[in-house]
Amino acid sequence: MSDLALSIGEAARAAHLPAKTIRYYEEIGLITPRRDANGYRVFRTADLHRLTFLGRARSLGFTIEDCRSLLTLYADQSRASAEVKAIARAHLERIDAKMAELSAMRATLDTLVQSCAGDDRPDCPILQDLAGVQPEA
Amino acid sequence: MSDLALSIGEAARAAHLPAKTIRYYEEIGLITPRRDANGYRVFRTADLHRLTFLGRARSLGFTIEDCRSLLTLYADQSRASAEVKAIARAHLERIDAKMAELSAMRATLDTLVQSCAGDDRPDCPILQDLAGVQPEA
DNA sequence: CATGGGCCTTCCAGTGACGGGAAGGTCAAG
DNA sequence: CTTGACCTTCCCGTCACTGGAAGGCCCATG
Repeated sequence: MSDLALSIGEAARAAHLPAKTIRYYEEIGLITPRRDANGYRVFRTADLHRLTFLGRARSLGFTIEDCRSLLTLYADQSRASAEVKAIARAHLERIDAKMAELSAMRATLDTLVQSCAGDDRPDCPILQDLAGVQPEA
Repeated sequence: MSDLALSIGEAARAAHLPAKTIRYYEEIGLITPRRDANGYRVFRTADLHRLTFLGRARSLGFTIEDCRSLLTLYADQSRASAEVKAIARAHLERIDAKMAELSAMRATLDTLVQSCAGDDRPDCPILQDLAGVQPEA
């Protein structure tokens, strides 16, 4: 049952997060490390778990508010996995929507790039498209 | 050679952009509509062209700074299409990078969602993964 | 002539998720 | 005693807007 007691710098290295980010997470209430007599933050085992949890969730693209909900569920032994799954599925849908949007942009942009000579002449189908000129049939 | 003279509300409807956005574009120097005697903005044909250009470029995901460069090239009759193409290609690469990132997130997340029962029991592989628990071989 | 409604104006603040940097406190080593 | 590496708080900047407050302009109606 030994418990760690790390400074923010040590916690940052352990959790692979910038110290700035950790302070921010505390500010918005995602973690609440203790304080030492000198005012320094003290991170214990449970804090480290939450930090690595946050790092992983954020790297999967969950929003901070998602993370807040997920951490609550994580700490709640009587949670229903359905709640977690619902958050994850909603996030999956956001990702799919974003990918569809990017995919559409990519297609248009790729066509335009292909059609542009890219030399020192001024004629440019890209600018024409942006300006609203209809490409000739 | 007739020239329009639209109010910001009319310009907004014509360019399919919120009036707020148009004011913002003026603030950051992307457009410079004239002013009427009463201080109201007056949008003429060339302003409308720039606004629709901006709307289209933004919808393709170009940043505001890209748009600034593109507008400059658009107005420069002696531009080289290579410059336009370079901006577009760089943007394409940003899109590809973003899509790759999303794709990786999506794959992980999809696996996790698939593996979660999503019922009223607390066991949840999603939370376990976020917490850093290695899935059993 | 007063009033109401629909425009328009500027200015300020907030968004998400931090990052940069200033000004200053703490602590161990040399 | 000083140096340097930490730590603290605080405030501003990012990006591309969006919302809202407070007030001016103009036309139509009563």
